Amino acid sequence: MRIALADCNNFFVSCERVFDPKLEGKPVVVLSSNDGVIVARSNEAKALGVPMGGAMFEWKDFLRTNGVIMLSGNHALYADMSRRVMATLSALAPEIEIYSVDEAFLAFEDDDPAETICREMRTVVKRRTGIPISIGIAPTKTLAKAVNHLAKRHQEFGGVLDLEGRNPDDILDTVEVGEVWGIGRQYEKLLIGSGVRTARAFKDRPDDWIRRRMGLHGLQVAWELRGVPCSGFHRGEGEPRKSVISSRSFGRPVTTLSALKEAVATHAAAAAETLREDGLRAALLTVFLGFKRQGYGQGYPSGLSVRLDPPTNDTSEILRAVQAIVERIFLPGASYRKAGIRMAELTTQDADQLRLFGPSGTDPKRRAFLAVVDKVNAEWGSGTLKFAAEGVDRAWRSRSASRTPRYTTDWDQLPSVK
DNA sequence: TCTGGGGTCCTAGGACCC
DNA sequence: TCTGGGGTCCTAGGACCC
Repeated sequence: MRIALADCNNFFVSCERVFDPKLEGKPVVVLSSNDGVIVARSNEAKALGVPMGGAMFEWKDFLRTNGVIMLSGNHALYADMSRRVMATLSALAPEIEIYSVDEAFLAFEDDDPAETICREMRTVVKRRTGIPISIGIAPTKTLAKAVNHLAKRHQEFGGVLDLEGRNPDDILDTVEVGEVWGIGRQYEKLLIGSGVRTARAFKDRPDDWIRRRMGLHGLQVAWELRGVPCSGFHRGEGEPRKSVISSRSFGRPVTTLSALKEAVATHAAAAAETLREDGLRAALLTVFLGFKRQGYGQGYPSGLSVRLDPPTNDTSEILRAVQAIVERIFLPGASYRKAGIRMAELTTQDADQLRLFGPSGTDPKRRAFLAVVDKVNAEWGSGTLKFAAEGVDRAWRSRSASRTPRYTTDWDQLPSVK
């Protein structure tokens, strides 16, 4: 089997460009929520030296002086564009594993004309969705990732690079060790400190040397670079999810219990909706609050978990649990900068256990009620129906100063053709 | 003064059991 | 003063990914 990695180029920026061609050829960045950090850059912005993850309070002036266009993240748009890209890839590839919003692994048999198919895919995806992609082909996922980087970086490959027929060592000599999939900042530092600078030097280290410093995971990365598959191919969407998180930092510091409760309730409602969408219930709920970086409250416990028995996805039940937790962990006088909730130990709805005592699962009336809420929100926009606990005024909401319209997911925001 | 949000997996250490 | 060996389960923390 051979693996291809198809990866959208500068995905968020490319999505924006589909609907606003004026952005073409210009330096553009897309920002995180609260317009806090840079999460996507066009090639022109990369060329100016703007880093991924750069903090806006440091970069704003530079971006302005250099005429870089700044956009707040429009994730409804990106999710919809992602669906279109993945649907197109699925139609053309024999097997697909969707890995992230902008990447998919494709599996080919050894005698498939992989490179030809991939070049065709690249053309069709661009034509149907407007999104440019690059593809790397190799015997393992980690190698496909590395080859994909090179396909993206070097024009002459035309966006598709197949490792077959090339000497892997020559390729891996040109890949810095920190660029390897699975080697992050900490391990990069450790490896460079030991004189290991390239992907090739890393994979040529003895197994026990790697194992001792980087555990099982590091060993797997090395083996994959040597061409031995260790990560498996998961058809479709991959593994079922194990947790749902909803969290956000506040637009301004929050100091009151009531605002905190509203914010956490909003996350609870969002997380519960995701659970229902995926047909899941949660048995473990964690609420966490974040203090300002420095200041009163450091070291004070800011999170607390409770079990939900029986497991549930009912917003009202979750809200009750959540409100009690917030009251318990609230520290009067502290300044909070973020809040969130995590639902874990997920089970599928139909795996509901019959219980000896007490109610088993959500009763049919509640279920019907929640289905109506979800349906209305799906049709009329999320937030059309809200629970009272989520609040009305919501001064704590995060900032998103320059979000582009939801061109493809909201009837009122469709692009108009003049 | 200001630094995202949503995920996964592994490891180490403590509590507990026989 | 000496102080086993083999398990399991849980949690916290750290590492990684996009």
